[in-house]
Amino acid sequence: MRRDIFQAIADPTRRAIITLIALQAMTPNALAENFNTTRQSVSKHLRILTECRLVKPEQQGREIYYSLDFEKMKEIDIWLEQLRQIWETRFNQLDSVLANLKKQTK
Amino acid sequence: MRRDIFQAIADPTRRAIITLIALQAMTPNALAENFNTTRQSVSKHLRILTECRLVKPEQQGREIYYSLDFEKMKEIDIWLEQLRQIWETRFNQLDSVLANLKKQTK
DNA sequence: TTTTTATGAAACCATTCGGTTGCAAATATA
DNA sequence: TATATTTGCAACCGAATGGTTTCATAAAAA
Repeated sequence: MRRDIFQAIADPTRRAIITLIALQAMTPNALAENFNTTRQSVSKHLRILTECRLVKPEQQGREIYYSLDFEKMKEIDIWLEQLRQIWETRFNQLDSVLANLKKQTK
Repeated sequence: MRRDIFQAIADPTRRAIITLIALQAMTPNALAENFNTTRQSVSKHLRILTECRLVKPEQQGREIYYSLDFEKMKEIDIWLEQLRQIWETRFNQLDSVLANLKKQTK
């Protein structure tokens, strides 16, 4: 069972859940009212989001409020930034690759 | 067939392909040599990446070089930025929500 | 106490996904 | 021309995914 942040945000309903609870913590029932799906379906999405630590449950009586852990979202930023650096320095790196090839074929 | 950028980057092999061709355009065969999978499997991943415009094929003789369209990656940035703004202003927005509730219950 | 409400979990189902195998088309090479 | 190479595509398969239905548990309300 792969359970990483990239797989978590692949589903449009889960992205919508993330957007909603970014504004304020919400219960599964309250969330479900915003989508054309059942509470159980939302509950399953919340489980996936919780398992990869994007979301944090907090029990209050018989209700459970789910809130976003925005720090976790930064893992996506990190991957993008890493890629951006490769992209921006690719000509230099290509130069060194070509230089190595030249040396080897001598 | 959902084919958006979020679904595209959900698969770890596709993320690795993106990282490799960020450095330089590559053929399916050359890419496949870097993974423990077949050329056909890489080919299917490339098709998915091409369909959501993350990757651009360029025919050269009988070879096809795939390159990254980094501009497309910025769609992820846009979503993250939008979310960041919601996150950072959530207390203000919560205030206005609560103000509205107060007005309605008067 | 009895009933209602909020929730998670398990079982099931149709669809999608990632991978492999086999084949056909197009280009390069002998 | 005959052969080898590079590639995409279709068919198939097992596993994962998203959704629904049903049930059990715990807390609040009547």
